[in-house]
Amino acid sequence: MPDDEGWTLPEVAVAVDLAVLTVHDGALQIMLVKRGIPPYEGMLALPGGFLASTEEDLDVAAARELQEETGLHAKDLHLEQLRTYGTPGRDPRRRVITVCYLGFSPNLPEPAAGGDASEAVLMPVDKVLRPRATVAFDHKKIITDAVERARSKLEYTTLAAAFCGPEFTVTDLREVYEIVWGETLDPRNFHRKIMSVPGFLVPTGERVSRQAGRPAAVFRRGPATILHPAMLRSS
Amino acid sequence: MPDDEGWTLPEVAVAVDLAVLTVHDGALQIMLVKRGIPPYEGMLALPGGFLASTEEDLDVAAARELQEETGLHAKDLHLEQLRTYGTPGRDPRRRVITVCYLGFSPNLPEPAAGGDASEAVLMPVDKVLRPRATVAFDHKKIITDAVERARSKLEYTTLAAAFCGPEFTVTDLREVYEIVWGETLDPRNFHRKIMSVPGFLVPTGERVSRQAGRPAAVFRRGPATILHPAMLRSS
DNA sequence: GTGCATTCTCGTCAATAAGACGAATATTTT
DNA sequence: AAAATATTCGTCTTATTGACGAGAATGCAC
Repeated sequence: MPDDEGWTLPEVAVAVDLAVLTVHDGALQIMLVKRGIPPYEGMLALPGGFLASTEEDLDVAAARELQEETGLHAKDLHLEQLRTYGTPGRDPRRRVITVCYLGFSPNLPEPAAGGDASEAVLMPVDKVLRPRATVAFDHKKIITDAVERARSKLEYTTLAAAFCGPEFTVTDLREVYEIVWGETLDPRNFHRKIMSVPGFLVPTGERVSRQAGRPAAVFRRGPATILHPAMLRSS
Repeated sequence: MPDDEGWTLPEVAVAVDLAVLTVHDGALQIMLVKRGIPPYEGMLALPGGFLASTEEDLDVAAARELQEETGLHAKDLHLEQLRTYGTPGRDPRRRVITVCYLGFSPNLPEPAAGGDASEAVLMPVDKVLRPRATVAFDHKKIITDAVERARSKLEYTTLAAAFCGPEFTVTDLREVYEIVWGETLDPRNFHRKIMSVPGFLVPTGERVSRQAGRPAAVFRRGPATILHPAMLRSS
């Protein structure tokens, strides 16, 4: 009854947080920042913060916090809303609801830190999600949700390519799937499946040989966004 | 930089809205309420409202608003978070961000209105989403998202059963799919697919004959929540 | 009742997609 | 030059879907 007499707007702080995932060193990693102030001072947390003003859009706030805390630019990665977390007590200072964003970043834009973001680190999600590990607030739950969303999105969209640089090989893409899903895929069947999706990969005509073996064809992302039929995990 | 000197918490109002869908009269319908106060007075809008207090959880607020504005009880339907809408200017009074919930309701709990909810109506989504139709705020966009999410959820979950009563036939379930997706499905292939998912349907042992024709077996929802492999739309 | 339309259910066959894996190709490494 | 490695193409088998025939079990018209 927001318009009753005697009712006043509850003071709720609105924040945005970012769960930015990337594939690095053969592992799915997440961008975290070391908190410089209480609460949870010194602990690792998702980058994020409160809206800067009454007029700031949520997407803009997310992009701004990303830039401020990690040095990454929103235009260099895929960002989408994950979900909103608002359980009372999740921040000991006051009631906070946080609109959380999920980011897929290619490995390329350098290892994150540097620039403003002196305290940004990349950490394997396996490590962060271990039972003994701790992160600030309810961010462990958020990271769990983010990882599950990412795994699921690879099944029915072409977003795996968002983990790769602008040019990549079929093997690069397969490694993304293998690392994010934590299972190995048959290179031959994967190749066939990916190449059969119209508009997923656009050949550049070039080839690279990364180590030994036959050089791989180089591709760019095509216009396709969904995988139909989906590529399902075995589990 | 929420902890800088001279920075004050932006005053943002937090609301919850509900997009409750149901299958009724052979159409996918959504629960709307007629607004009794400005802005958009007299127009149709999603049920919802501001948090009642600083301590109210989002899920609780959603359940409360649902009850207050439509008479429905949260325990009688499936509710999940849809997404959060917060574009500045979406409410002319002040900055509002609204955490939106998606609901799947069986037809049974009576045709909605009655009780407190004198102004609750059920309306076909086709009608609401027509180009000429108008609803309050950005609710048309929210309804579009809700319908798309619902259509998509039927593909890879067993949530279609949430549109049915506690007991239903395979045909009841098929009609839910047909109405939500807006396409006809082969009864024989649908029957085979549904029955091949372990734990989707649990037979009650009973049979009903709704009109003419062979009586259909009656089922209850089983423990399964996901469809694997998924049942994909043709589009 | 008897015949007929109706609808649920089971079954068949072909088309499509996925899993398993052989093998040719084109490199780097030794 | 030979061996090792990785990419790509192709084959065979198996699982799943799409199209549809047909029997089973009912209500309804007469």
